[in-house]
Parts: sequence; structure tokens; C-alpha cells
Amino acid sequence: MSEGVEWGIHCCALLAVLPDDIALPASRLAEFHGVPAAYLAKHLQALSAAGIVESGAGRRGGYRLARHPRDISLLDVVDAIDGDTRVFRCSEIRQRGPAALDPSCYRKACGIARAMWAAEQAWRDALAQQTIADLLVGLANDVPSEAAVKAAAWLQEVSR
Amino acid sequence: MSEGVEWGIHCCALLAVLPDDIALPASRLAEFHGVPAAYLAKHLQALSAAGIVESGAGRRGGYRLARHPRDISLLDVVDAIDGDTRVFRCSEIRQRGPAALDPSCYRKACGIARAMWAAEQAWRDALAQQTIADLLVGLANDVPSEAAVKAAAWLQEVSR
DNA sequence: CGATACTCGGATAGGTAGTATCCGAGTATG
DNA sequence: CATACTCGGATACTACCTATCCGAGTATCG
Repeated sequence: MSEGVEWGIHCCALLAVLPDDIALPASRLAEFHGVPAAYLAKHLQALSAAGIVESGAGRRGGYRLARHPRDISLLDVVDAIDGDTRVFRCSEIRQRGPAALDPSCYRKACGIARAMWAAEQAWRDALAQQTIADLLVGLANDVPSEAAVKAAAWLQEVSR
Repeated sequence: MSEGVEWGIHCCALLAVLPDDIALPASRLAEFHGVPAAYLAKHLQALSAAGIVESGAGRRGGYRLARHPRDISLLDVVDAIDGDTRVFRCSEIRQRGPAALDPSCYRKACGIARAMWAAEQAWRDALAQQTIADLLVGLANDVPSEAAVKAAAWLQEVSR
């Protein structure tokens, strides 16, 4: 899994706690998370294309959430950044080799692929149930509130 | 996910329906599935190292299952070939940037990582529940029995 | 008992996707 | 209207997956 997924989720979590009328540029998001700005920008593009964040240009531009945190699931972010292609790819090798039959005999998907895809669906279901809003309450409890204070101070700093 | 996972599962399924005293060399397994022999050999090494298949050298050597098909799960094969490392890697970016606190404050794992890992566990659980033996009954029902006849004929051919 | 032909196992190149970066088009501001 | 700042796509670099080969070892056959 691409590292950008982790960055994207953290960015959404940060944007979720910002006032609605504040947008953060990619450079600020990168600074806050300590990651390369140029590369993070690429992933933010993907989030923007997927309709998860909104982008504004110009002097006071930047990124903000396009939807309520409750309406953004982890699956949305994963699909936006890593693509929504299936992880397991069936190359239909049962149709190759000396025991192969006419292609018309293989109407149902390969049982191996079905089992792999079912497991993958369980993974996607779990991700779909967890939203950015759910994460926020957990994150706040895991770390001393001092972190929120420092974050707010930094936000004041860069907003000046 | 590596393509070798698909090959490994198909190989286990084929070995599972062979008589116990028959071993198939990597070259025959590759021929049956229509895949590159040299590359399949590499994945069979991984299955052997994981104790899923047994290898025998010499004139009548080859691979056979090391355990009963009921005792080989899809997760075993996936871990053997793709490695058992977590798909989502947490780089602890919450400890970086201007809002970072002392490392001792982060005793619990990051909530984002916990959510991602929980979903991953659901995926692993689903794979662990499905065994090679479970697959065999499905595969037999999906395809006309003619395939089994052709497979048996081919086996006779190469065993001569 | 020895030669032989066949097997696995690890070490060695190539290709594709992810990683990292840059500069130009466009916009809200002053 | 000039300007400074933003996003967006096009461009190199890197690591993993893909693909291959040859040597060590063994059961067989004469």
C-alpha cells in the first residue's frame, strides 16, 4: 500500500478540525506533518479529483474538506489515492495448459478469485464503516490535549 | 499483490488432488498452468520454506503437499509468498511537525494505524477461514468434469 | 558400486509501479 | 491593473516485482 494513503488520512483529519472558512495550502499541510511538500501535493490532487477535498487558488487558497467528516470514510481515501482496482488479479490460468476447456465453459468466476475477492470485500467493508469523524474522537483521547494546543498555536502562526 | 500468490494457490490445489505418493516437479506444474517455469520455481521455494509443500530431489523428485489440504489456508499461502508484513505501514507522522510532543506521550498506537490494521485483520481472518480443501469442492462444481478427465490424462502422460 | 540424468536452491539481470521533484496556468488580493 | 500566491500536470529517479540462469545434491539405472 502506498505511503500516500497515510498522509492523505492525516491531512483529512487535520482539515476536519479547522474552521470552515479556513483553507490550508499543500505546503502548510506538508510542513505540519513533516513530509515532502512536492510529493504530498500529488496525493492532494488525487483527493481533489475524488471530491474529498476542495481546492482554491490564489492568495487565500488551499485545501478544505469537500464533505462533512462523517461522510468521508477511510475507504474513500484509500480508493482515491491507491486507486479502486482489486488487489488480487485473476489471470484465469485455469483456462491455460493441457486441461483447458472451451472458454464458454468458464461462466462463473474462478473459485480462487471469488475467495480472495470475498476477503478483500471484508477489508473494504471495515474501511467503509470507519469515517474521519470516528477517527477524531479516538485521536483526541490517545494524546494529551497539549498537542491540540500546539496545533492551534501553529495554525495562528501561519494564518497571520 | 504479487501474481505469484495466484500461482501458488493453483499449485496447491493441483497437488491436493494428486495421489499421495506422486510428486510434481516445478517444470510440470508450470506446464500445467501455462506459466514461466523458472519464475514459478522461485515461488515454490517460498512455499517450501514455509512448510506448505515438501520438496524431493532426484529422478522422481518434485513437490507435494506437506500438510492435509484442510490444514492449509489461503492466508498461509499469501504470507508465504508475499510475506507476512502488514500492508499498511505507520510512519508515526503524528510525532513529526510543529505539534509533536515528547515521544513518551505516544504510548498507544496511532488511531489511524489501528483502524487500518483492524480492517487488515478482517481480511486476514477471511483468508484464514478458507482452506485448500474448501476450494476443491467449489472448483469441481464450477467447471464440467471433462476438465478433471483431461487433467488425469495429462498426469498419466507425464508420469510415463 | 559408479555414472548419469534429473531435481531443487540461491544468486543474477530487466521492467514496471511507486517515489520525489519541478515549472507553467490560473486566481484572489492589494 | 500588477502581483504574489495557489493548484495542476509533466518530468526524472528508485525500489520492488518479474524473469532467468547456473551450480549443489540425490534417486535411479546399468
